[in-house]
Amino acid sequence: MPIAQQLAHQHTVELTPTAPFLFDATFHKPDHFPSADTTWEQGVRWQTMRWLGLRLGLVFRNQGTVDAPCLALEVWAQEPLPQAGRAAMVTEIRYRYNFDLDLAPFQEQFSQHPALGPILLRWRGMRPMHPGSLYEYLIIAIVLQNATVRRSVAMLHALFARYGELLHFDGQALYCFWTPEELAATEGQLRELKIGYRARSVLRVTQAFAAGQLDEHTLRAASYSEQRSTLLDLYGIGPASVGYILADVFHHMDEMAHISPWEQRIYSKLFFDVDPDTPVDVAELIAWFDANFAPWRWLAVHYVWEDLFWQRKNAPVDWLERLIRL
DNA sequence: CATCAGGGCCCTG
DNA sequence: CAGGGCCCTGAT
Repeated sequence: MPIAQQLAHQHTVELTPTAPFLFDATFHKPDHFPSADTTWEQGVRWQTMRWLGLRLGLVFRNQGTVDAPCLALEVWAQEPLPQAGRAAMVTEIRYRYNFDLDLAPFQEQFSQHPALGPILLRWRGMRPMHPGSLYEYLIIAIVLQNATVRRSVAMLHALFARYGELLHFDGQALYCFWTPEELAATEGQLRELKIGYRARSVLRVTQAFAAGQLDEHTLRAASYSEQRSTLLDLYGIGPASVGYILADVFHHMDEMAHISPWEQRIYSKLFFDVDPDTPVDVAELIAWFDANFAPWRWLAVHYVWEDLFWQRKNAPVDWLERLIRL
């Protein structure tokens, strides 16, 4: 069992994302399943982070506005961070949270768009991001596969409880991820966590990282097609998972190579207002996104999608409820 | 109770 | 390149 760690506050850094920056819609995605390494309330996000072998607790506090963004980042840890590591950590966080995304051309292209314009105005400054490492995203992608949300939550929690570590900081108790090197498990041991056939995927992906078969920072600098093929080479990682990763981790805002059946139904209703039970062909959907949203297909759909799920957070959206399996 | 499909992917033919 | 199988679970 993991040992709970009490972290002490180390220091606070000021962060300034590019404007416009919308704190809450960037730091909280109502469509994401709740995972025990993070929590959010308006203006604040708590997040654990595995970095340079350290287990960190991060607290982001909004101290700015959309047009003059400013965040205070509290770093909690057991040991003081070396001074040199601090700057590198800020660089890493800027990357992961997509703080340097230039939204101006996107805003300009779609501000007058009949459907997208008003949504863009409502969520101006929102951006996709992923707070964790590529490895950590892959684990999440694996537990998402072929499961209801409820079950994905249970699987990730079981993994955290067995291989992660519970960190206490700023009044929160959140799990921190394990590293590939730390997960010395057999397929059978993983199966005990009731993750089923995904045990093999978790194991093989973990081994690939531990063996140095791929490296996140190297991959960031690689071409889109190289990133895609490297990810697809991982056992248990297919087109659906890769699509999310290319957008959320590698920030490809025009990603739209794959649409899975459940998304196809929701897109059909959202963009064509047709019965989700007789959805628009995937090829037709992609062609339409091409014609209307390129070269920002992912980002445009992200805005519409998040807008929908924020609505749902406030009040159930009748047609949507049966299309998402909780 | 039994059956089935799921917020995919692998493997086979 | 189409289709069956896979861990489990909740829905029917």
